[in-house]
Amino acid sequence: MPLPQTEIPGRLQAYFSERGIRMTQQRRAILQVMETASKHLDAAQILRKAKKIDPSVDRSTVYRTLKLLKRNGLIDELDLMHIHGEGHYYERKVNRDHIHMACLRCGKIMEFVSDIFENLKQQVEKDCRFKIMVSRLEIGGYCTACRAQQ
Amino acid sequence: MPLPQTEIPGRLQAYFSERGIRMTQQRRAILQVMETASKHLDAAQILRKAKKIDPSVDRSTVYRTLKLLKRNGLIDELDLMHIHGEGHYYERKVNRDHIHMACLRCGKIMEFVSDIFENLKQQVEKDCRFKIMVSRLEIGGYCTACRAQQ
DNA sequence: ACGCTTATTGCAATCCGTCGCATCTAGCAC
DNA sequence: GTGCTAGATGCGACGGATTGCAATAAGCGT
Repeated sequence: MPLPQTEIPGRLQAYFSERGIRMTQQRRAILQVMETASKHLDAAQILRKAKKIDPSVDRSTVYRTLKLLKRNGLIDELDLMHIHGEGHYYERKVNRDHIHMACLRCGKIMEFVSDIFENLKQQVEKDCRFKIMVSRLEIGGYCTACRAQQ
Repeated sequence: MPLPQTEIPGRLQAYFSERGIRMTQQRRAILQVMETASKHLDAAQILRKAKKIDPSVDRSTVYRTLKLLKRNGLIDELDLMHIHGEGHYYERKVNRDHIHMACLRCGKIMEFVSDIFENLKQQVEKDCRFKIMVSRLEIGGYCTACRAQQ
């Protein structure tokens, strides 16, 4: 029983079919959630939102799809230093890697883009002769507001 | 029923008693495991090794102790880019932060220390006015040997 | 449009990590 | 050494994430 086909960017369709990955209704629903998410969803939130689009989506399909997307570099997985428990968070991969900073006191998440980070990765690739596919820098500490109140 | 008291470094004894953290038999067993581990144990391995020293050690005590040690900056928690599944790994904290690189093909874990990493952290502290307490840079990619064989 | 093949799914069982609570014990005072 | 008390433990129960397997459906050839 076909559901209304939700709009998925052509680049993803192409990426999938090139390597024989099937575009199922469930994946389409999950992808739509990831594409339209403002930020940092955890698996439970993704499941809930995906079920609204296609109620048949199962928990295990969400986890399997997230793993697939992660393996293919289409999303990033974060744990935000486990400030809010052990869960993991997911966000669409953007062109430039960014650093995540989590305030250990107020829980706020900040992002930061840095040329030095790019330099560091280049150094690793060169000095270790290591081809970087994915990288993640997460920092825990205290934000400006919380430092003042300590 | 007292077990043979295993040797725990004085610095840890001092650190604990200063802040009213009790040195129990179970913690002593777990600490001994961490101190003598060559590297990167996961929770199940720590439990198994600790049980050999003190069979009464329970799973939840291991998790609680790891959390305690992490909170106090005595160990680092890694996920090594989830190459071997979702589990977490633990290692004794050493003075200088190091980068972990995980080969996505052979699974080998490499470490790297870099001044640029230190510079990057300084930049974050300055530009974001953020006090860093803990940081973790993990990289997934392909090591020299595996690059050659692709 | 129809069938075929195999990737993908849903379900149930399982595993891993956490939590509440009653019990125990480390560390201190005497 | 003995007793006291709060911190720590073990146990059982729970929720989140994973996995094996039979059933389903995507995508291709015709």
